[in-house]
Amino acid sequence: MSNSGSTIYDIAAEAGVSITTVSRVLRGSGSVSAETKKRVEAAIARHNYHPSAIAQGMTSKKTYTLGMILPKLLNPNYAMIFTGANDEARHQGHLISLFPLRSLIGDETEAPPALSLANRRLDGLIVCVEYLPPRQAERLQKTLKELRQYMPIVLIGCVPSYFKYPAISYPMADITRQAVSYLVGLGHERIAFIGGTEEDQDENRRDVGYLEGLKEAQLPCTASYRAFCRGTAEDGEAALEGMFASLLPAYWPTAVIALNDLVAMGCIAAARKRGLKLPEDLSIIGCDNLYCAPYLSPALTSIDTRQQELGANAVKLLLSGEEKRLDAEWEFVIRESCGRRE
Amino acid sequence: MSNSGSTIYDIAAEAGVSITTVSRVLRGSGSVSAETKKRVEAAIARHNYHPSAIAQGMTSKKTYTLGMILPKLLNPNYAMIFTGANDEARHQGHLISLFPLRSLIGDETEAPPALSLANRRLDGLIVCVEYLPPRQAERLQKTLKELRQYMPIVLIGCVPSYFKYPAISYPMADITRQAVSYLVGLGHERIAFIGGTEEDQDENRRDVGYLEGLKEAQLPCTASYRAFCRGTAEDGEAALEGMFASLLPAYWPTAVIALNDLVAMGCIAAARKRGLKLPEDLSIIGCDNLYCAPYLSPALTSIDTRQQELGANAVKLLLSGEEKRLDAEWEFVIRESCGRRE
DNA sequence: CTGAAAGCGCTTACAG
DNA sequence: CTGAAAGCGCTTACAG
Repeated sequence: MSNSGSTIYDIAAEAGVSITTVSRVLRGSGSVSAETKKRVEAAIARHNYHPSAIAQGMTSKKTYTLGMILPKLLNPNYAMIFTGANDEARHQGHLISLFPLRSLIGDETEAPPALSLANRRLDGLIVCVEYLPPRQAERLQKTLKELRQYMPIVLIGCVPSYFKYPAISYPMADITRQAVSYLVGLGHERIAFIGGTEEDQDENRRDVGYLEGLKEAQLPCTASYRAFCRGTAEDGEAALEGMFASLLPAYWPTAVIALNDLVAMGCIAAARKRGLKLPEDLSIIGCDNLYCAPYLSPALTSIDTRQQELGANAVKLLLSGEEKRLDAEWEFVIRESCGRRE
Repeated sequence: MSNSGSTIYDIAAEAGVSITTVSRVLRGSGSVSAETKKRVEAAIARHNYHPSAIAQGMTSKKTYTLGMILPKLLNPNYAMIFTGANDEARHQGHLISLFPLRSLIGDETEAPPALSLANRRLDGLIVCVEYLPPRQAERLQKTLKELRQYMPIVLIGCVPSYFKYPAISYPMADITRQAVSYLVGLGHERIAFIGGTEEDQDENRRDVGYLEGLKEAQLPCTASYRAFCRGTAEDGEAALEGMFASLLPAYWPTAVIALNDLVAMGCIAAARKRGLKLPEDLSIIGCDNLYCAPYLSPALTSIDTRQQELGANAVKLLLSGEEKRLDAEWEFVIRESCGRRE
């Protein structure tokens, strides 16, 4: 039989009961006599009937769908966040839909209604925040404030403290400060830094931690050891090569702290092209601990940011309704890309 | 004002018109006098009203949501497929929801209704097919047949020819045959193969192409040069180490064709641990051309499977309604991991 | 235990 | 150009 378009009416008719009764056996709520229940179930099976989650949502005001906003999925880290979140969401009975950042800070009127965050009646929203220039941060604040009337929101990533939302945030400044300190302990004095952006207002930035680390070690802070990029391997290669090109070899950095593993990979390539030996001539620290980090040569020392866990925890926090702000877990993973310096 | 729960009734009341009229200006259909239109738009703006895509879908029978089934998103390739598909879908006004493979071949009754494929009233479904053991393939066939009554379906990946659906499929047998032939041209005679599974019934399998390639070159086919794994780097390392352990060094393969780049990375690690020089002692070919392939040492020769493009094309095919079967694009990317053998 | 009715927030003929 | 009414497929008080 397996009629495609069966509705609750078809089942009711077939079983000789009201749709109310069908609804009851569907949700196992209310009481139904064993015998009617059997008849209804038989009809459901015969029709291969599947109640429309849409119609159900229409009444229950729930879509069982969570929204998620990621800067870009192309970066494998974000795929990890999404995977972790998606698994946990499914576990708790929800689906996740991805929305682009511009649906939050861009002009949403251009998007068809079916794609608009506000129209989708989401049950919640997870936003991965990265360093944003002040103007964008402002627009984000505004949209978030509007959206929060409709649905719970959780922020993840590097969340500036002026966002007053439940959040799970990496203490990036502190992490970076510790990275500097690790390199200092290895004897390095010319430590370069390739970060994301300097524009954000918040204090919890990599470059802030970098500067702090330098200060702690009473090392001078040279502008030529600092660079910024968008975070791809190509960017990283260009950034480090830029330093090489602008400095006499005697002043080249002996260590570099990279925004992420992608950038670190680019640094490895740049160093190789300059004939440097790794890690003897240059130490490199990445971030994110991509699955390929142990397979690079030298195997990359990195920071495991447990992004899959972050995604899962974001969903848990969102669905729990709690209003707390948490630090994201992370951990240094020492491999072979950092060497001792005499 | 920005009332959160505004409905079309609120707007109608505010503008002093019927909901029909509001609906008309919302969709820009039917004719509305310039003056009423203005009034309605003002009310919409004042209420910050966003029509519910759910309710709209209720009438239009459309959810503007596509389903996608990927074996596992953790493998970065799948993230690429998803990204490509998601972008194209959005471009065409749709969202994509990810479902696990078990919602197709497993017991769906365990899943809450909101997560069931059949209940979600999707506008279409993309299924990424991998080698499946016969029993699973059978169940997949059955579920697909049922689902197809409700929504268009497109299959992607390595789609066995007995699936009669619109599809975009990699000619894996042929690709692998060409890989063998490339290595033979380089002078290799002991070519190993680490594949996914041998269980599938279809002819379009890597191992079939591998055997064909060997035959073409009149090379013997030794069971000890063939291994199978699930596709992670650890698997690859274990598989190749297994060959080393079971063979006298004089019989070690001089080249290996890996299921994918992850497995290839594992092979590099295994070879290094055995003290082999790459590519002098061992040539390696991966598959997928992961973003890190050029940064491995040796830079990995691989097959670019353009997975992002695949995802986008799958959406295009699905939404076009065409019933055709296409070959997926691919391309050899020669780098440094394959050496000439005398 | 069971059913009639109202309602969820829209769209779409059908009249006027 | 505009509106009343029916309908999309469910759920949930409210009666019985």
